[in-house]
Amino acid sequence: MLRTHTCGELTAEHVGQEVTLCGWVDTCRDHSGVLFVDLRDRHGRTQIVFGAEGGPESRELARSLRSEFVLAVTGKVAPRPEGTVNPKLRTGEIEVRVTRVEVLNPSLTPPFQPSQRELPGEDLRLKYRYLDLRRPDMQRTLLLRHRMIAIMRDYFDALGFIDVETPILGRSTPEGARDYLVPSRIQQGTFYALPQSPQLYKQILMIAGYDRYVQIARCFRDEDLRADRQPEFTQLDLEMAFVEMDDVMGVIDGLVVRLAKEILGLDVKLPLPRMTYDEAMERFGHDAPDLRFGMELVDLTDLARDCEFRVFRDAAQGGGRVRALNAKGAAERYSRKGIDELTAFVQNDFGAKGLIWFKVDADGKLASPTAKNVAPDILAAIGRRMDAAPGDLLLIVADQFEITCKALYGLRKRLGTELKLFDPRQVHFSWVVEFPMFAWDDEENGWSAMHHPFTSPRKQDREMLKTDPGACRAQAYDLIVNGYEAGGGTIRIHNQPLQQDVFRLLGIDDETAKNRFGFLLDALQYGAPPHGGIALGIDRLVMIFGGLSNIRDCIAFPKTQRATDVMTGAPGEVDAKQLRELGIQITR
RNA sequence: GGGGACGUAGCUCAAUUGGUUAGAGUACUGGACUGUCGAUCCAGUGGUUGCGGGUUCGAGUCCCGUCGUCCUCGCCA
Repeated sequence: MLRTHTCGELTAEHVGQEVTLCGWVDTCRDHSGVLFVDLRDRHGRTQIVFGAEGGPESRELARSLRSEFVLAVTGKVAPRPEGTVNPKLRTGEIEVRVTRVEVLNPSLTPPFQPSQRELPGEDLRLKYRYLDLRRPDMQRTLLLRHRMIAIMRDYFDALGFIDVETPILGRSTPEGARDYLVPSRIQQGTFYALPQSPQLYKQILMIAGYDRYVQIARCFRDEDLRADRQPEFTQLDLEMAFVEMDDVMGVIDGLVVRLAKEILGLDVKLPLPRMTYDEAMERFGHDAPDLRFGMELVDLTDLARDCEFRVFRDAAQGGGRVRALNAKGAAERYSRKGIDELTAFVQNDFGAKGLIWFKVDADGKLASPTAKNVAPDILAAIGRRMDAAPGDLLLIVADQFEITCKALYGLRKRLGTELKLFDPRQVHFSWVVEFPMFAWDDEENGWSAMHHPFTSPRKQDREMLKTDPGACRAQAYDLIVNGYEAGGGTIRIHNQPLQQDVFRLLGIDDETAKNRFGFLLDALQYGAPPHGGIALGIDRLVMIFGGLSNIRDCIAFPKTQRATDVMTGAPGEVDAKQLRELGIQITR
């Protein structure tokens, strides 16, 4: 080792020892006769002093030191003189009086300094990611990520789970997200697909008898990016045989309790709150509601049905819904212009026809330009149902059910943030269960799987597969944290005829099924045990636990929104020779 | 694919809404200083205002296109 200690560990008890530290020059403070350098590594910072001890040569050398030079310094640990202790530094009680210094490597002047206050633009941070990763914030996050993964590995090992690796080069499957494809050289014209998840492999492992599987698995989905979505991401993937929903959820409950305790010092009470998909859509308009605050949706459809106000009546009588939320005490906060912005928001982002609003005046009456169109008794009834109090702002959307969900979910999320309705440090866990098996796809004019095609319906819903697929509920469960879907799982289908029925319902004919999933259909006939599992999004969990609003900040080398890596330049062009070997011609 | 924000010195930002020579902090360079720790003080270097076109007597500012970063809708079994 080139060093005896790290830059974060020397304290008063080391005084008198001769030590050697290695690290980067964080800052220099030159006082002519004495020169201070803060030496930084990922463990901390230590003040090193170039004074009389090192002689004039080392002081001369010290004068030439610049930001981010890499040094090895040797000297005695000394207590800092009276009054110069730095309480902000873990090593602030001591300093190292340098007797020997070696520049292990100089540095160009960095485009930004890891210790600088203002965060540089993200493109620059990503281009010089090695400098960005030197920042203590990034180091804290990556350490957090490491600790969370270490806890997961330990937890599942103790429960008897076996870590099995599954292929990255797989085959493309229909449905789901767009695949990342890898061309085959040996069989030109054919392609591997990078896994969207190890779903089928882990089911095969259950059939193979490895009744508790776990993997930290990299997954790939070629879809557009978001603040909480990367094209390649990491899942904690697990599967269990001979289980029911509660068994899988119970395992995750235990993990959540442990992570919350060990990482955040929080005592999470079990059982976690649990609601059905239908309930979540009714109360919050979304299947991953943020339960850190209330402001639940209120249904006004029955009141609107016979209302003379056409916007209400048309929606209610036309099969749509009239739903609302009450932003308590927010009437002052949103001016006419502010409400116009909210209106434009629900129109542009969610396709709502409009936004109806009332401010509750001092008498408790609903006031707005719309009020004259609605009979006073209905206004009063709306006010009662919405628990309206003076100063409240009532926001109402009259539209198709799906639109009211999206628009009011969007409003609730936005207002929750703008009105600071929750403590951003809070972490709230819950389950949403019993998702529909299928969603009607207008484009495809058919049913599509809400979760994935291997999801088992509830036992009591099996008959409805043929009669009313839309009413079928799945043995599915999503872990929700602060309004993010942190994970999702299901009990899988383990018998072949049922699997085939579901494929048919999804419009996957027998031949296609055999072609794409033949191995699974075969395997199901060789003694497949009942099984189920779940996958948690590790990046998202780290993001939430780290109090970050952006998934890139908890990934060492993330992609930009256009799915590029600005440091390496990926994706990049390849040689003509490589393309020839693959039998690929660029037509663009 | 749609909507929006941003792009000015190495970095973070400003520029009185179209008006003289584009500024500040920081970084950088040189100097001063024996106890600093966001060191301080003095001096200095540093600009294709992302790129291309247009309008105008005049464009960082307005218009069109384009590139890039971010947010978002669609998309994400």
